[in-house]
Amino acid sequence: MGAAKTEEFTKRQNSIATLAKALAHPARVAILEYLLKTDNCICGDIVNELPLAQPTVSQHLKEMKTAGLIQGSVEGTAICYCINKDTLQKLQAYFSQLSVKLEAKNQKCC
Amino acid sequence: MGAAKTEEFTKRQNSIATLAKALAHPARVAILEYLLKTDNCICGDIVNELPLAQPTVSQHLKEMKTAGLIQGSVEGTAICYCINKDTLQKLQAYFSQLSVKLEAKNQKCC
DNA sequence: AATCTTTATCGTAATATTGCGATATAATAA
DNA sequence: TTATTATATCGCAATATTACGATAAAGATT
Repeated sequence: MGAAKTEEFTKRQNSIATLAKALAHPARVAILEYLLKTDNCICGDIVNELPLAQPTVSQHLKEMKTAGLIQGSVEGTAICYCINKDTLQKLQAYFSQLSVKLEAKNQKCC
Repeated sequence: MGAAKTEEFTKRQNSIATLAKALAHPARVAILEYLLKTDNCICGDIVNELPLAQPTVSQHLKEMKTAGLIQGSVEGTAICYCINKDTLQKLQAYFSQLSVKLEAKNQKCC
C-alpha cells in the first residue's frame, strides 16, 4: 500500500516520530530558529523571513502547531507564534536520554 | 511544483531537517531504540522485531544510514547495524542548545 | 458599511514516502 | 557447483507532502 503503519508502534514511538516530522523540513527548522532568536513572533514576519509563499508558510506553521511544537495567539489582526517550551523540553530530554544510554553502552561492531 | 525548496535554506538547517526526517517514522524510532537496547545489532533481528516486511525494513535502514544516524558492517552473511554516536550527539547537542536558549528567553505572548 | 490587513483554507499539480511481492546479490555451507 | 541464508534492489500501487494561486475569513480602520 503506502500508508504508514503507525498503529503497529507504541504511542511514545509515534509521538517522537510526529515531533521529528514537525522538524523534517528545513523551512520548519528555520521557523523554530527564527522564533527562538526574535522578539517578534508575528506570523507576517516569519513569512517575510522565509523564501516561501504565504500559504506555504501558513501550512508549515499549522503542521508545527498540530505537532505541539509551537502555539499561536491572536494579537489583533496578527497572530503571534511562540515555541512550546514543554514540547521542546520533551525532545531535548529524549535525545539526552538516548545519548546517555549510548555512552554507557558498548556497541559490539561498527 | 511540490519539490521541497531545500536549496533556499542553510546547510545546517538542512542537516537538522535531514536527521529529523530520519526519525520521522515510528518504525525508524523503533529501530533506533532497538539498537540502543540490544546487544544483537543484526539486521535480521530488526526485521523480526518490526511489524513490517523485510524489504520495507531494509528501506528504512537505508534511509537512516544515508542520514548518518546508523552505520552497518558486514558480519559474515549478516549485516550488523549500530547507532552512529557522533550523529546522535549532534542531535542531542542541537536540542539542548535550543532548550537552554529558550529557557533564557522571555517569550512575549503565548 | 466599505475597505484594508493579516492569516487560513481550498484546490490542484508536482514530487516524495511507504509498503511489499518478486527478484537480485553476496556470503557461506554442503 | 549447487544450495542455503541474509540482505538489498526493483517495480509498482497507495498515500502523503510540498508548493502556491485563488479565495475565504477575521479583525482593524476609515
